[in-house]
Amino acid sequence: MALSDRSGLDGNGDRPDAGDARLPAARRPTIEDVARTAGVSRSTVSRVLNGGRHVRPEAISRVDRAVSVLGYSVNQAARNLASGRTGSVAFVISEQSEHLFSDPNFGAIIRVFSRELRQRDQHLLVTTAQDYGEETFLGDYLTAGHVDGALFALPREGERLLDRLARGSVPVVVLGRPLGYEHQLSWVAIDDEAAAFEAVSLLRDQGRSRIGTITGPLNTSSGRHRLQGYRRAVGMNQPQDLVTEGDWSPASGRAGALRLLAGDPQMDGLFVGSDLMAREAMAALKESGRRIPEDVAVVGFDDSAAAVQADPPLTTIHQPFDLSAAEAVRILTELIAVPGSSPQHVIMPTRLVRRSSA
Amino acid sequence: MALSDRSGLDGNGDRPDAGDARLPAARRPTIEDVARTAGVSRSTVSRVLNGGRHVRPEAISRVDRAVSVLGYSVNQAARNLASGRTGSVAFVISEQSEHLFSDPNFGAIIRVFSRELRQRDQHLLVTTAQDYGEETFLGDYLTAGHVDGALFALPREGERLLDRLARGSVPVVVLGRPLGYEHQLSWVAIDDEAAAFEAVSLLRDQGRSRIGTITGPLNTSSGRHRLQGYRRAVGMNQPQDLVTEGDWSPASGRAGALRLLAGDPQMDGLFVGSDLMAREAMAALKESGRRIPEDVAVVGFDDSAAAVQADPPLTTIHQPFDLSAAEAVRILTELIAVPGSSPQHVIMPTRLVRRSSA
DNA sequence: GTGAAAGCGCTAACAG
DNA sequence: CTGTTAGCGCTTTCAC
Repeated sequence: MALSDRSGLDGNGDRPDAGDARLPAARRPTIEDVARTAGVSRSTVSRVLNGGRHVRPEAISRVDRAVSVLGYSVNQAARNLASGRTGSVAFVISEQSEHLFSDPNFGAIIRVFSRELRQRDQHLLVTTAQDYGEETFLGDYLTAGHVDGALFALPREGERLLDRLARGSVPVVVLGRPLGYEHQLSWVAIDDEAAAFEAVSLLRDQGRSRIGTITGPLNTSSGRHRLQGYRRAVGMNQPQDLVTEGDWSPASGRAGALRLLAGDPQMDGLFVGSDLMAREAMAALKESGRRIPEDVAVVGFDDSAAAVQADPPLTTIHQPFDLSAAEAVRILTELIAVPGSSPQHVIMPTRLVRRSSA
Repeated sequence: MALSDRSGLDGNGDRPDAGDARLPAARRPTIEDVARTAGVSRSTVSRVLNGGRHVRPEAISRVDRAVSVLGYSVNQAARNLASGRTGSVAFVISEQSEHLFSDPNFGAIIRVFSRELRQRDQHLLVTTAQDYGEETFLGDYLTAGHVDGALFALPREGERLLDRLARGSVPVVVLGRPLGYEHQLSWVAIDDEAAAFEAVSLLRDQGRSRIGTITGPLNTSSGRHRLQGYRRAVGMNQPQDLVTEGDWSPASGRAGALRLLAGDPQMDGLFVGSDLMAREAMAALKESGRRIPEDVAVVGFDDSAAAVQADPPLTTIHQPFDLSAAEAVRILTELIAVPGSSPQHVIMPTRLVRRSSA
């Protein structure tokens, strides 16, 4: 129904050509209208609309003028139909990546995706699957040619949809390292292992000798690789194993700190897999009578807003989520443009940000 | 790689039908293919695809079979072009509503929008505007017929985009009360004033006589109306004004509590505009030596995850964000279907959830 | 109930 | 550099 009532009043919607005096009331101008008022052909208008290559400057400006006079705006559907592209990219949120909704970085990611895509005249379609059935449906949808490509963020191991996409034919770029699909898919990530190593080394350099860690979920590359970096940095000479797994949630940070403290009351250093967990871990530490950084020095990860607000302000690893997201879009655009291209992998730089907690 | 290599190896992926020997390699099956293999006309297939009205049952099943055999899936662009609808709805995030990205309810909202829309065969297009220029651009975009309708969440007063949409012709539904546009736009909200009244009444009924409040931003309807409910409940006989404005952020909850305490060390009750602020406010209260609820009873708002995790667990007002979002989509669908329809306003129910903080 | 036919508005060869 | 000419795949009258 929507647009159909345009032709309601005077019984007409289209009036193919010129000559005609009174034009139908409210009809969205078409490329034809622009062509007519600019005095050129449809093709020329189309060329201008698509970059203006191979068009005389004067023609370009005439078209531009006509466009603004008429308030013309391209009809996506028509363009898509004719060009064979859909003009949109899916942001895939699978059943298993539902945790994204509570991830503090989600906002930043979606914001950057949206912005970058618009600059390339692409739309961001958010697709969610809330159970297995929907996930199958979503898989069909994505591979059925409804979108030009897909963006996947912060996957966990064994992501079913990823498996499907890896085999499929839709260009996909993953933000974060897709465990198990590193070779088949494109991704942009950071060197978690090295960053964690740097963080823990700071603690060691300060003379801390009983350094614990609260990891992220070990079914994510971030969780796993940061733990590896920690292990490499503490080496073999720790009195005991001071590792406990968290799930990114603040609550798990608190619980983890308590567990670690119970295991070794002498713990004097702590590396936490995310700022959010670190903040609660610090709260637990303080409640247990530890001064920070005097008794226990703490380093977080992400350099999120929580790091600055924390008490004391948190020393952490800065991670360029916005740049990474932009890079992911850049790669996806390339994959879409050049069908044959092979997967691209990009490692973004991180850096240690010193504040007062260590 | 993408779509092109389907024709790579043996040159085929789908095999539209019998009869014809070698068909063009990899081509998405069209409605025409379905018609041929089902032995009916395109029109009939189209009818089946769109609900199957006025089609003989047998024809329906033949078409269905052909569809699944061929793995047919409708080409949105073609459908949109022919039908005049776009098949997508925008989730508008204006420059001024960027706060959404850090709103803990954002995830829930987007998730429900996406799910409900899909059930109606509509897509969720996320549109963001990060500065004034982009906002103008977005306004043009939305009113240019690129989407069938728009969803707006948790607006603040003076939202420029809302102003534009209110005048425009695109169906719009707002989640939350759009201050200043209550009459022109459709919205679904809760009765903030009544809910706040109920919360504060609980405090009064417990004998608290010096009840303070940390409000949400007063340029939002939630902030403002909850304050009104608070005022009505405390009445005229409070010793002094115990009101301070927060901005939904945890930090502002802490700061607010401290300000209130400084103004009246005897404060024995506190109503906070959101759970997140309430949690930090409680932390500040405890650090200032108050026991909760003995010395100060606290009530929050939202019934978010933070309420349960808080220490002590927070008594709060439950707000059905998911149902509201679903309702918003329902209304939007209606507005899209019936162009002329006038704005709809829905108030969703809330309820007080008692835990230990009051 | 069903088919034929006419577009929807645009892009993309292909001539010139 | 520019115009002509075919469609892209689907919905939708309009007859039958």
